[in-house]
Amino acid sequence: MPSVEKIIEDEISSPSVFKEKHKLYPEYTPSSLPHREKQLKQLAQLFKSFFSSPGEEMQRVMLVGSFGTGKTVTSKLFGASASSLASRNGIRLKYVHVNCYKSRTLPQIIYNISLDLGITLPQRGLSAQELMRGLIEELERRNTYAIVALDEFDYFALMSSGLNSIYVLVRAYDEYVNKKKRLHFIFISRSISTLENIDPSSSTYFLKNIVEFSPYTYSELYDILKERADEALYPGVISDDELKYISMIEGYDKGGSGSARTALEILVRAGESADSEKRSSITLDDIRKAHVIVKPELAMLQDQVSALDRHELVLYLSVIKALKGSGSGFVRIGDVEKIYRVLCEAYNLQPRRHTQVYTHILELRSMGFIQTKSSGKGFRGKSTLIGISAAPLYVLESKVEELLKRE
DNA sequence: ATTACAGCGGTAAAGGGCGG
DNA sequence: CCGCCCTTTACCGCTGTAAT
Repeated sequence: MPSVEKIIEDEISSPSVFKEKHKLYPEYTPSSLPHREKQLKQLAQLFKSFFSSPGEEMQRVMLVGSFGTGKTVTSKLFGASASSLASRNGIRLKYVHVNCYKSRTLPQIIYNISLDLGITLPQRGLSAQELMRGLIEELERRNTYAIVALDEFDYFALMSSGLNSIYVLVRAYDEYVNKKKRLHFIFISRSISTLENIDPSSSTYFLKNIVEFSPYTYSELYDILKERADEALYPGVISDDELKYISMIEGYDKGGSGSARTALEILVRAGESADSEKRSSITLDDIRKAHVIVKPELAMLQDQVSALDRHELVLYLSVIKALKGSGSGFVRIGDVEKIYRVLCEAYNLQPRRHTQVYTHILELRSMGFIQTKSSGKGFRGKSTLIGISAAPLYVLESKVEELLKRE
């Protein structure tokens, strides 16, 4: 029986197929972006007037495309290049990326923008308009411009008062008519239809400058995977045929989701599978195994789940457990709350009371984690029934528990 | 110090729909 | 049609910050 230390040591020092694993993670921003030249060009064109006459007008651009089509990464890369280009021209331009899942209210968003810009605004006590005024004046004082990307924008727009709030952002300069327009916006959204549904009249306001991101095809995915695999894996770990196989699985023209995110995750899991069996290369079986685990819907949830705080995670876990226990497709909100109380104890949390539980449930719903419907016959009184359609419960459960353990 | 005001979370009353 | 029971919401108190 080897010592614990020995076991851990062996595991850590065992060889890996990964040279730089992090380069396969969704949050990694690669230096080049295959098959997104058109979108970058469009973005550049829309911001052209900024470079010729900064501050003259406020730019508003909307990036639209389904999950894993490179919206976020394109935006970040554009922002980075734009600001370095600007600084070469003697303009101070900063790029700020805000995730609307994490910053759910307007004041939070403004606060986070200013935080990223190195501006300290109070978190409390000030209204959104006042925060906005503070931000604008500070930009003015520093002679700085900013491109603000609002990621997962459809979620923000869906929230009650979301659309009204947007005007606070976008019309902020109405009261500074002769000041330079220092704030510019990139809205990132999964689809335009959600925005159109909310408020058709004001949607035209956002839908003027649209850059579309189409799902990746088989050959496009191959190019992306090839490039990333070269950076992240040791040479010879994976063959072209195997990369093509993954591309085939996910390629939009081959009936896949067209998501680079999912394709990359399959690559990561396949690599992990090879590692765990101490093989120095990835086999087709590794990929098949990985494919079973990595479902597009799950990969989509992955980054959203990480935006949840502990209480929301525990509550989500409660929903999962309640559903597992009931065996039926739906459970009542009250049952979920009971389980939530128990789970809080297990995770050493002071349980939130009913109001908070309720609002968190609403939030989980608007983020798409759960679905709700009103109870019909067979229930006494009115009750909200909660269901999860995203993925198999046991997979979700292990994923959420893993996240909770990470503290 | 005092006022004013926003977020957060809780309490309790109001609302809503079905069984009896 | 009543009463029940869970959901939903109105409102309150507490805390933290800026302006006065």
